[in-house]
Amino acid sequence: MTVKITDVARHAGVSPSTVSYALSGKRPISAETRARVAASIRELGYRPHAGARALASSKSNVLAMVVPLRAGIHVPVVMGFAVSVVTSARAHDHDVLLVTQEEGEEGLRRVAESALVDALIVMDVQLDDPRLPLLRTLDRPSVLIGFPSAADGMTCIDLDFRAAGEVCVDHLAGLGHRVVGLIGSPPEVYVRQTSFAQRVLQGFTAAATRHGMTSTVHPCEATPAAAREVAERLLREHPALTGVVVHNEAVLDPLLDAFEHLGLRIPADLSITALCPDDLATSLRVPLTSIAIPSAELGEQAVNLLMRKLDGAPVPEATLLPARLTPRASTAHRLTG
Amino acid sequence: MTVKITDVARHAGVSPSTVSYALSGKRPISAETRARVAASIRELGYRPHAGARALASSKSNVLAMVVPLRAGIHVPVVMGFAVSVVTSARAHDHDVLLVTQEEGEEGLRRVAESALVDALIVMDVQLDDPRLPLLRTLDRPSVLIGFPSAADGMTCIDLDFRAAGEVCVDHLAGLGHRVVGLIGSPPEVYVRQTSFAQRVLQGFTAAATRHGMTSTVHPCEATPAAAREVAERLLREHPALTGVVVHNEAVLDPLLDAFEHLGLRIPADLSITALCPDDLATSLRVPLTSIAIPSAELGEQAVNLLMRKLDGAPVPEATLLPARLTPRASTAHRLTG
DNA sequence: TTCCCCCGTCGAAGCGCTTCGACATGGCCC
DNA sequence: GGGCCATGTCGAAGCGCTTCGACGGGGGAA
Repeated sequence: MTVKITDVARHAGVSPSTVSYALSGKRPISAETRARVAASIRELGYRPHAGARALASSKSNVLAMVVPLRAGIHVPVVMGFAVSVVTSARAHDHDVLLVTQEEGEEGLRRVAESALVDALIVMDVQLDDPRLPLLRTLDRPSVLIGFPSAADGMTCIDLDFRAAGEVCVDHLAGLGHRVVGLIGSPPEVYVRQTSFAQRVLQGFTAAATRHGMTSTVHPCEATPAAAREVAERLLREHPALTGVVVHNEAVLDPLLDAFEHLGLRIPADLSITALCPDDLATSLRVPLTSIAIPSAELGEQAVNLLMRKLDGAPVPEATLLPARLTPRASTAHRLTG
Repeated sequence: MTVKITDVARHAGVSPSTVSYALSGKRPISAETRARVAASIRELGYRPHAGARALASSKSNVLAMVVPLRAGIHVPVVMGFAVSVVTSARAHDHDVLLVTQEEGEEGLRRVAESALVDALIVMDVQLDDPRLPLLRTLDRPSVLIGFPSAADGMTCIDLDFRAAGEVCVDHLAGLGHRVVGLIGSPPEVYVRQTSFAQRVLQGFTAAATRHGMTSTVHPCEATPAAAREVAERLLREHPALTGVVVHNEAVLDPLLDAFEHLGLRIPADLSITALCPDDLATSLRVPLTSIAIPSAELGEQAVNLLMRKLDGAPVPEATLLPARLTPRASTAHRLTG
């Protein structure tokens, strides 16, 4: 059959425990022995049996990642995050098990209690998420992507969406704009109380109020048709509008299109800032001033937090990645007069 | 600590092996005993330890799924497929481990040889895929999404992309069109020899030849700018063009936009058929005549094939899902004269 | 009635690894 | 020079489950 640790031990002329220690480094092993063991491993093509390891050590070296598949979330962002989680986990010698949101709390319970995974990463957290109480009772560490309303005792990380909303408005205010609109996520995202959407909204509104600006908010379905409609309505209802913040990756191009059709030049007549991945912002007809959604960094940091928790180290309860605005060609000073 | 099988056995007044058999059904257990065991399990909240199970049975009940993260693949399709794989796997009491393409052959070898997974699903297969020889040597079953050039001994499944290309052209031919164009995937996809792109192209060309049509082919980057440029060039170089097949989900809306700008009405002046997910086809300004990319069905069938292989049952080497064209508003008879 | 076989259950032997205590060796300190 | 500690290695005991062989009892066939 396949080669096991006793085969390696025999081949290297040491005991199985020595091989194990040489592999894990949990006890000092002489350089010489270590080299001999390494050679035997290579020669025999030895690969520790994951199940045996998990059983003996009560560590599976597997992380669970719960991915959302619901309406209104931007798929590439999720995918980017997922890939970054897997890559980071691998850097820590861990693998990643994919769990769908659909499986709900039972899915989390299953993979955690069967010791299939050592820890969990949960995305798309809602303000009042039903999985929270469960996660508290599981004795496995977890990290949430997003902030629920009662996050005490949980470890949460996310882009600082509130700041993102503010920074966009600040930027527009600095350019002299006085009437601004927020084109947001699809309505169901707000209804669901997914926290990131709410927080952008709060930041947007707060900053607009602070600057004494006139502001308006429009959720928008993730279809080109909806985008055109929202653009039209926005301008009809607010003819003085000169600045727009878009928090909806899926409709950026259709929106630019629609504004163009409506006779507006960007940025001459209308300034636009967006919350979206950088590669999207730079691939449109007008390079957009934007705040990047750092899914890669988010995934990496989430994994780092989890590893620290697995090591028993203390971690901050809340981690907010700073909202960094990159000025591009879609924003300009308001034409006065 | 956590409750284990001996606890359940004691509580139910049976031996551990009886509990195991009651759970697995591998030996007959009286209905009465089974009920008693079930009650004890529920009462104690017992959950078998995955590692122990894997060690004892040499089955982990985990599938590996290799997802591509490369340029030119349409992310929502991959995501839909992934979700469907996880869901189907769960229906067969299996979990799914996410492996990135980036890890390459070593990743496959690792999860397979460490017995972390029982079987593998590999997406984005190239014509001459370096992972093939490896997969042949691994003693774990696998299913490929896509067809390599030498697929003997492998189990492959995919949409019948060649037929898809043909069906689109047949449809246009039936409507009287004589000059047709294919707007394809980004150039790197062809360079990489990803098989699906090639096969669409073959089908397209073969059908056009068969119908005696004039045809032209243009790869297209997945950006709105590229879409506009391709649309322009297409019409400039082939003024008589009246039918277009688009195999590039990312640029559908920009293309419609570009054709409109160029003064073409769809379908009056130009008929368009697409290969894309149904929800995309129906959410654009003009509902597109399209061939759906059935990622959900693909995922489900891939898992079914894998399960059959794990059971030692024979499976077909090649499975082609039929290309079904749904006529919508983007195609019409060519205006003659 | 006797033999056999099948049904339902048990006990014990692993699966391949980690980890703990023990032990041998060789400085180093006093 | 004897005691100690640090270093390097070994042996054995599990980790929690599955599975194989065995066994008792009851029913059908002869």
